[in-house]
Amino acid sequence: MLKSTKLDERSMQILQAVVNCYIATAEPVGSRTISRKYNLNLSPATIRNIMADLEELGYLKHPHTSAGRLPTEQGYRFYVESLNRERPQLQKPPAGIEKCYNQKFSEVSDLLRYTSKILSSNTHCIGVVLAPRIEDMLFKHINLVHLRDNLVLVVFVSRSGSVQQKVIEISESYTQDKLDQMARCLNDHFKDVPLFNIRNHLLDMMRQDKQLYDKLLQRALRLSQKVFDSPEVTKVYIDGQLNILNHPEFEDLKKMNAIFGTFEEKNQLIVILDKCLEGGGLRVLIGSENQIEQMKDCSFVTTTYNAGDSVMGMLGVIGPTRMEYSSVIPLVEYTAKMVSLMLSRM
Amino acid sequence: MLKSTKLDERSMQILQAVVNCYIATAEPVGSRTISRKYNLNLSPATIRNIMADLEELGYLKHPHTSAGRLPTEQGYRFYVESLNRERPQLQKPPAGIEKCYNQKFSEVSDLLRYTSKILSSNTHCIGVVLAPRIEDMLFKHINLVHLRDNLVLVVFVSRSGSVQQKVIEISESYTQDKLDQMARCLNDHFKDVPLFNIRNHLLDMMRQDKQLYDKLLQRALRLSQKVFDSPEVTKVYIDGQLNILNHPEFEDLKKMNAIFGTFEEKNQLIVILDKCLEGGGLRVLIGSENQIEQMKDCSFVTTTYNAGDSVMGMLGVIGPTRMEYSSVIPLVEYTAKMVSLMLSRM
DNA sequence: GTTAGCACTCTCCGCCTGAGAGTGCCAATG
DNA sequence: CATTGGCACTCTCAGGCGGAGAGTGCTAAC
Repeated sequence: MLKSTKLDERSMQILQAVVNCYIATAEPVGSRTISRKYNLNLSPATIRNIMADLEELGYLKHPHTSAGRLPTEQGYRFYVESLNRERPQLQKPPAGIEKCYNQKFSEVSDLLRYTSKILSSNTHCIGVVLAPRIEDMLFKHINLVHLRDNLVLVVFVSRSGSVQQKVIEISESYTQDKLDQMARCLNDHFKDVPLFNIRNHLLDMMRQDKQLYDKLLQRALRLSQKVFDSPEVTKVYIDGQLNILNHPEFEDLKKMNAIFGTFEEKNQLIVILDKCLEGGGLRVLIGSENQIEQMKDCSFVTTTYNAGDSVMGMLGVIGPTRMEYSSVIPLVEYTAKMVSLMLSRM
Repeated sequence: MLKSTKLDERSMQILQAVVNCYIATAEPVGSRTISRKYNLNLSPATIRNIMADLEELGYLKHPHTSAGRLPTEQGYRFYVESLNRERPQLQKPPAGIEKCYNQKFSEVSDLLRYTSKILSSNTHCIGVVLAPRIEDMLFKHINLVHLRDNLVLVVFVSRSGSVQQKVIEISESYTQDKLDQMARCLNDHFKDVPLFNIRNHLLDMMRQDKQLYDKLLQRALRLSQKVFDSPEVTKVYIDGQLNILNHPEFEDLKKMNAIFGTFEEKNQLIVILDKCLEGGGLRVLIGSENQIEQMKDCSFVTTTYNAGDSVMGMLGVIGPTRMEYSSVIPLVEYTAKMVSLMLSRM
C-alpha cells in the first residue's frame, strides 16, 4: 500500500507500541493487544492493516502466520533513533547511580571494575568498561625492584593513578641500590611525558648522550626501552555475564555457549569496542551490526568517557537485541558522565 | 541378603563397573550392559541380583523401577577409595602437562593463573588455584609511590616473587623523596621477616625507638603499620567455569545458575578450599560432602602445593560428581608437583 | 549359586486432537 | 474511502493415548 519510506505519525506510534510491548514481554504482539493497551482509538483490524504495511516495509516480522509481530533489526533501529530524537526530555538522571559514586576510589582500576558492576546490575545486561589506552597516559612514576638474577619488576604509575606492573629480563644483573638510582633518573627525565611519545623521547635522549658521560643514565634508558617497547593489551572489565542466563532468548544452550565463548576470547570483542571508541559519543549497535556472528542476537550500547587529562576510554552494556533501550541508553550516558567526573578528580 | 559391610571381590568389581560405565555415559546402566562390556562371565540375571544387594547396601540407586542403576555418593566414595588404594600403578605422569611448564614465568600470579587454565582445559572441569596466604610470605621489598595529597601507593614484593599492591591514605603528605627514604628504611629493617610476624616486629621496634632519635624511621613504621594491619583476602584463580555447560547433568538452567552464583560470591568457596588446605595432601570431596547446598552435585578434587620457602597453597578442580576420577586425580597431583617445582625455582 | 524365561513397570516418542491466539480478507458502514 | 465487524483459516501448544524399548524382579529349572 503505502510505499513511501517515510512513515506517517500513526504507523510510527504503532511501530513504537509493538517494539515496547515486545521488549516488555518477549512475545510476539498481536493487533488486539495493541488496541487494548495503547488507547489509539483504533480497532484491531485497522492495526492489522498497518502492521501488514510495516511488515512489507521491513520493520516488523512474523514467526509464523498465526502469531503476532515482532520488530526486525530495522525496526529496532528506527525505534532507537526515534528515542534519541526525543532524548532531551528523557534525560532524568537514573536514580541510585549517583549514590554509588559517593565513595572514594583510590585506584583507577577499582573505579572501572566497580563501574562494570554498576552497569550490569542496573541493566540486567553485561557491563563492559574499556580502560584508557596505556599509550594515552602521562608518565608519573616508575619503580624498579630486583627480583632475582636478571629479572626486574617494573611498576609504573600514570598521572591519573593507574598502576601497571611488568617483569622484564635484562642482560646484566643490578643491585637494588643501582636500580633505585636508575629509577630516580628515569623519574626525573620522563615526568609528564605521554607514553605514546616516550619511545621517541628515549631515542632522542640516547642520541644526545651518545658521549656516555653519564653511564648510569645510559643503562637506565636501555632498561626502560625494554619496558616500553612491547605493546600493551588494553584492559577490559566485564561484569554480569551470567545475566544473560535470565533472558528467555538465550535459553538455547547453543546460543548461550557461543556468546560465552566470545567473552572468553576477548580479542574479537575488543576490536568492536575499539571501533565504538573512535569518534566518541553514544553508539548503539543492534544485532548483526556488531559484526560478530555469534553475537547477532545481541545489542551494544556504548559511549565514551574522558579523564581529566583527556585520556579516553569506553563503557557500556551488551544485552539481548530485545533490551530496554529507553532506560539503558540514559543510564549508560549518565554512568559515563559520573566516571569522567570521578576521573577528573583523581 | 548379604548383610556384611565388607563387599566381596565380585560385588566390588560390579560396583566399579557400574561407576565406570555411568561416568562414561551419564546414563543409568543396566545389568545387560555390564555383562556384555565387562567379561565377568556372569549372566545379566546374576548381575541383577548383585546390583540389588549393592542397592540395599546404599552404593547404588534407581531413578525408577525400570531404569538401570547409578552410583550414590557412597558408591562414588567407595570407588574413589579403591582407586586410591591401587594408585601407585596408575601414577604415570599425564602426558602434555610437563611441556606446558617448560616456559618461564616471571611472576607467581602468572604461574597460578596459567595453572588454573591447565587444570580446566585438561579435565573439562573448573580449575581452581588458591594462592599462598599472604601472611605466609617473606618480606622482600617495599616501594612507596606518592599518588596525590595523602594517598600513597604501596607495592610489596615477597621473596617468592608475588607482588601485592595497595593504596593507603595517611594523615600527612610526604614528598616522593621522603617516601623513598622511608621505603629504604623499611627494606633494611624487614628483610626476610615473615609477614605473619611483621606486626609484632613492628610493635617491638616502635617500643624500642620510643625515644624517637630517628624520626624518619618512626614515621615509616607508622605508615607500614597502616599497610599491614588490614587482613588480606586470599586470591583464588578460577578458570573454565563454562566447562560445566557441557555436562549433561547441568542442562537444567536452575542448577547451573546456582553453581555460577556460588562462583560469583567466592567467600563460601574459599571457606571450603581453605578446609582442603588444612592437613595438606589429596582431598576428594564428593557431592554433598562439600557442604555447599548449591554445589551438591559437584565434586572437588584438590591437593596442596608448596613453594621453595615452604609457603603453601592449594589447587584442584571442581566438576560434576560424575567426573573421571581415575584421570583427574593423577592429573591434579602431577600439576601440584609441577607447580611446587616451578615455585622452588623462582 | 547361577541362569533362562517371563510378566511387569516405567520412560520416551510420535500421533492426534481440541483450545486458543492471531491473521487475512471481505463486505458493510459512516 | 478509511475504518470496522465478522468469519474462515492457520499455526502453536498442551494433553492424552498407545506402542516400542529398556530394564527390573521373581520364579522355576539347571
